[in-house]
Amino acid sequence: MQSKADFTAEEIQRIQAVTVLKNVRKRQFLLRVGEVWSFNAFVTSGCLRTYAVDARGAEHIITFGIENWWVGDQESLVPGQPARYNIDAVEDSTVALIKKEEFERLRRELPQFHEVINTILYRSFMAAQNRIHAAISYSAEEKYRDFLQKYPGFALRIPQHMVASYLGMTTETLSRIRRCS
Amino acid sequence: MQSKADFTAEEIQRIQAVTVLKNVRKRQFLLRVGEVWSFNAFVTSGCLRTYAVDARGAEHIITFGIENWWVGDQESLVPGQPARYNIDAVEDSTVALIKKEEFERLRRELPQFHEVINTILYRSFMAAQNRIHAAISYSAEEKYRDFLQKYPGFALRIPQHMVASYLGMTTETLSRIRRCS
DNA sequence: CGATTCTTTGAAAACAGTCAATCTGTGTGG
DNA sequence: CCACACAGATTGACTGTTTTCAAAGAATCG
Repeated sequence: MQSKADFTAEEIQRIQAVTVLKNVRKRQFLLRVGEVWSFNAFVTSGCLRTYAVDARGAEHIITFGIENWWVGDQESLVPGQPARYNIDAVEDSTVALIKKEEFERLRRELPQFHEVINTILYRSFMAAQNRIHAAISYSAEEKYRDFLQKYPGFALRIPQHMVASYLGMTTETLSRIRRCS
Repeated sequence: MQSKADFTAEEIQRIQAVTVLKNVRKRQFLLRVGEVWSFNAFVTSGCLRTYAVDARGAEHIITFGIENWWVGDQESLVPGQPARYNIDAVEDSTVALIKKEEFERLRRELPQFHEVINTILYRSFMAAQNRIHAAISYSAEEKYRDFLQKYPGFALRIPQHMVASYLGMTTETLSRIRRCS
């Protein structure tokens, strides 16, 4: 965060005071469907995924969260609302947790903090919009190429079946696409 | 906007001072691919669509903007960046335009305004995330049912081929889905 | 090593897209 | 007021893509 805006030492102090660092091991859950959750979570290292499991057991990855992005089912931050997605770690990871109320207070009282959050939200929205474009416009092969090009190197970091699940196709289809290229 | 937060008469005055209302007739463009654009646009009545046209001429609708939502290719607000999407009116519409610089100033100087904008951005992001979920998880038929259920009545308001284009399928496929139900 | 987890492959079936034709309703201009 | 053009919706036959199911091969980890 410090790279995004220059906070005073005092401000950093305040932010750190309400932040809890949590290690999440590969395959460990941060949040499960149905649980109630009241934290904002920022990934400081590693990679997590937010995903839904459908009636037939297939996983659908809504987002990956890597360093300097947040993760979380925002809708579950509505008080008392149960989570609609699972979140677990793709790699051993560390997340910074800030309780919803503390987070709101920081947002109100530190304009810089508000700005940084806004920027992240804005970036997230644009990324989501790009992804929608790809999802409704491209064939499986085009989606994969687009993914490689948009996030170079990331495909090497995660298992292939997660790429498939993120792109909305089966592992088998992705495997066949890769063969012919 | 007045319904979202109580502005003072003076604040409303300030907002109105920098707002230009523009009527856009059905099928008329607000923005074309490649143009440079520097406004934030809020729909006050009617309905607009933001869409891409692919190499083969097919349209892909990224978003609809109806009353009280904004429209626009946010990425084109980066200074000098040409728009990647077209925006035109689905019905005769009215949009409220605020120049990017004025908009930023309002955001800085009127906390209430900042809040309202944030809420809209937040809602937009969640809507985008829901749509991603549907796009990567559902079959064509499930997508259509989900759409009907999420936006009841909206399908009656716009031509069917636009629903198809929004959901990422062909008109013919949507037509066949509707027949069997 | 043995046990997972992950990837690849093949053949059949389901699904969605393409192309071309027809049908419908709407609005416009002669 | 009719005729016509036009945008939109539907249908059928066909093609192509993607999924499904089942099995076998790699790779990774304790």
